[in-house]
Amino acid sequence: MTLEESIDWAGASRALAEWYRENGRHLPWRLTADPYAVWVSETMLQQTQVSRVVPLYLAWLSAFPNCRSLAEADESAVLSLWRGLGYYSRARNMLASARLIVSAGYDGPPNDQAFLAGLPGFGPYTAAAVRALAYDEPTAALDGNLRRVSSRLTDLDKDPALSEGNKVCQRAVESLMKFQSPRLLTNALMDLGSGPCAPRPRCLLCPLEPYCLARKRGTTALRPVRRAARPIRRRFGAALLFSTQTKLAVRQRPKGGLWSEFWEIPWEVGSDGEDSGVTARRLAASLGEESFPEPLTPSVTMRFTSWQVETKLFRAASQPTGTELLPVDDALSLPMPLGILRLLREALQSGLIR
DNA sequence: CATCCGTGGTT
DNA sequence: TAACCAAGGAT
Repeated sequence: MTLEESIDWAGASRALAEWYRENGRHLPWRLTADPYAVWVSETMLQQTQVSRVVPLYLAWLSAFPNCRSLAEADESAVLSLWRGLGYYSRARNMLASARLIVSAGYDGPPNDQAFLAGLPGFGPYTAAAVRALAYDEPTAALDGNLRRVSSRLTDLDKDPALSEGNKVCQRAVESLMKFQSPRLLTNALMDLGSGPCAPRPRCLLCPLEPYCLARKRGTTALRPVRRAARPIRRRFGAALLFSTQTKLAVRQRPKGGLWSEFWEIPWEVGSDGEDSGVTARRLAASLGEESFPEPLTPSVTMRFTSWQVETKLFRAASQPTGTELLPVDDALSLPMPLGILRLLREALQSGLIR
């Protein structure tokens, strides 16, 4: 029996639509089908939780209400509105794509798969999400939620992120879309994936429970299949504080890599197992310091996807090579890694600056 | 295909 | 609390 025959897609689709009308979340980006607003929300939501996006989405739409206003913005203004969301290339790509969209004579991302696929920041997911949510096209926007829901619904025994499993998920969602609005179903599947079909499932609340093959076979906990996570690497790091009465020594990070072209106080991650004091001394020496940096109290843990760094703050006796002195307030308003910013705020509160 | 790219919430 | 999770994209 093929996948298409093994599930009552019409029934499942109807149950999902009815459930969504009663239980769907009321989110600000669902008040409009404006392709630009859909694009903004979908980009912000990449690997980022809804609760974190809501206020920043509203602030962004207020500052850049349409594609043209974004296209005319400065990168610094864009990055400032992105502060706290991480993955800053998303913001830079949005600015670049807005300019391409306006140059092509559109006032927002068009319903044109080939054009969208050529825009920076538009991968398979975002392009499909704009088409399904803004234009109601029967296109499967496969994110983590839809992959998880599809994996369980079809009892998929392969990783849904890899090519073969991805195709099965795509067919499942397209099967549902034969019977209900793609826009409604996409939103409904998202809400299912963050509620009843969250990583820890609550099948008794799920409208697809009567249709779910994993539920039928008792394999829900095994779905979706995923490969083992890599261990988290742990390191120590050191940051150098040098300040005068009202100014702070900062430098700009190189282009490319982590926090491309962001500003920081001199900061370095130690090698495996290295104490932060050793790192601080090496960093200071490499920047022309003759005396040992003085250890201070503030420290932060910066966590990334597959590694984390506990960074401690040290005071340098003279201005490190390669830094410039900026008024403290100006320095703190530059695009800066949030971990460094937290370190500096702690230093301000403890009176270490000024 | 694996890895990098941020940050904070949840369990 | 350490591990995992969250509406991915670029390389």
